[in-house]
Amino acid sequence: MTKDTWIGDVRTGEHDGAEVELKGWVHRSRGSNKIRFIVLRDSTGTVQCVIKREVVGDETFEAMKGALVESSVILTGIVESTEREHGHEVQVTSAVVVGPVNPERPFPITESAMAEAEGGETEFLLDNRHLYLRTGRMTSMLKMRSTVFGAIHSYFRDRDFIEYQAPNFVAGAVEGGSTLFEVPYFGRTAYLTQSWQLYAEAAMPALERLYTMAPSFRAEKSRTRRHLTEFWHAEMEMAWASNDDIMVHGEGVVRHIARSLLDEREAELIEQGRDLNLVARYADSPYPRMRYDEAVETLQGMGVEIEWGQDLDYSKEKVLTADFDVPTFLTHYPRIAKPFYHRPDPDDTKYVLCHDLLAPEGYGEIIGGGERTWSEKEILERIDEEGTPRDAYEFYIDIRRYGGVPHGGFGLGVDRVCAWLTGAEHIRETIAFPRDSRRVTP
RNA sequence: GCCGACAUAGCUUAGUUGGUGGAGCGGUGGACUGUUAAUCCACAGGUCGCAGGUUCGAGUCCUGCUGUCGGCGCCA
Repeated sequence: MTKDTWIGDVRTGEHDGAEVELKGWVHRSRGSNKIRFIVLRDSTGTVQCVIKREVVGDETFEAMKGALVESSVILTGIVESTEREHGHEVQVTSAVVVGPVNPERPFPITESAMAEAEGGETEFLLDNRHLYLRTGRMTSMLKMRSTVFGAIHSYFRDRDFIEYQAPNFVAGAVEGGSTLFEVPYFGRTAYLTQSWQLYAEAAMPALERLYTMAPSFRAEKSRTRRHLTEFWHAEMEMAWASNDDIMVHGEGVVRHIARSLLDEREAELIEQGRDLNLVARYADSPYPRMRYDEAVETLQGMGVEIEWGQDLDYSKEKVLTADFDVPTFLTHYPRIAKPFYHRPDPDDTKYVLCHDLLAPEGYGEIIGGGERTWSEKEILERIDEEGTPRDAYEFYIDIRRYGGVPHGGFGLGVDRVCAWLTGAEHIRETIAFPRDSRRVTP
């Protein structure tokens, strides 16, 4: 039961004049008593198939008439090049319904359900996500997502990074601690990981250049177009590297993703209404860097109320990035605004050697990273300064006790990058089954 | 944790100062030999989210609850 003819190839004219067997799903169906038009869909596209009663006979004709939207069918026929709007049609000679659709429960995702949902994110469509996946909008989004994942793997593998996996059950926090999901663990409490970073640092002296793509979990009740509770995190860690060295790869991987989308998914980008010139600009332009102090001054100059030492929340990021036309790195945040693992700048220890990459068009932070506090003396200082108990981080401190070296890394929000580059209205559009604080189904 | 909206048929929705809920899509039956969201005729389909209250009378007004959506903080 294999399949060897794809609708995408029919559409390019590859099978013109030949007999083909097409396996797929009824996308639309219309017609009269003598002729029926079935727009057939498979994973590669749609094509109109013409079924005539006088050709296929009464029994097949009636069966096809009863094949409702999303019935699975096998159609055999001759591919014909035509002047009509589809370019290529299939003149059907025989047809069979494989999986019928019960008229008492017709396919619920109708034109009207799609029409009003610009971003495709109505409650109804979210409840019926398992069926919504097969619509054109989700299909092309999932293909672009696949390209993004592939691009991240190829970027790092082409540069001799080793893919390395960390556990998803963990004992402690990376960031803060308030956003951990608790999981019962044989009478104890475990947590779902928020980041691969601490485990990556443990492997850094072994592998030196490593990366991963894995889910991270954050129990934030965030209700925004940028947040999921389960999101895909692309992270890298690199030995013998400074903040600047890390940023080079952050810029590199993001530009490589944008370029890959243009090369592999131009049709899908256009289908989603994305301006290709914008994506090309993100692929081709260097990303500027701005120190935190400069960002604060800029904001103060714009009349925004902000004091030195405050972290930049989204309302401020949004004002700041409104005029940016390419992603921009913000570097050198005040030490008091960042967690202990960020290394203080030896030139001025009020700051830490870190960076955030802010995407334009209001998509917010897509990368957070920097140089790690790497000597035993400094890490103990910073842990104490935060008032964090040392014993929770013994293994992390150990890494510094045995041949610590300068190193760093970053984490990239893959779903956020998908949303931004495809121009999605909401991060939920970029993942098959989105998880947020109010939704774990379907 | 905080702020703001919304809930009517499978879907998208109309519903006026409170007076027995309409339409389009989808479904079913019929007509039609080239349709493009096909068209035309007919039919079926509703505990107006739930629970109270006001009223002669509530989809409509009030209270509570539930669910959903949008946003803030936090972050990728």
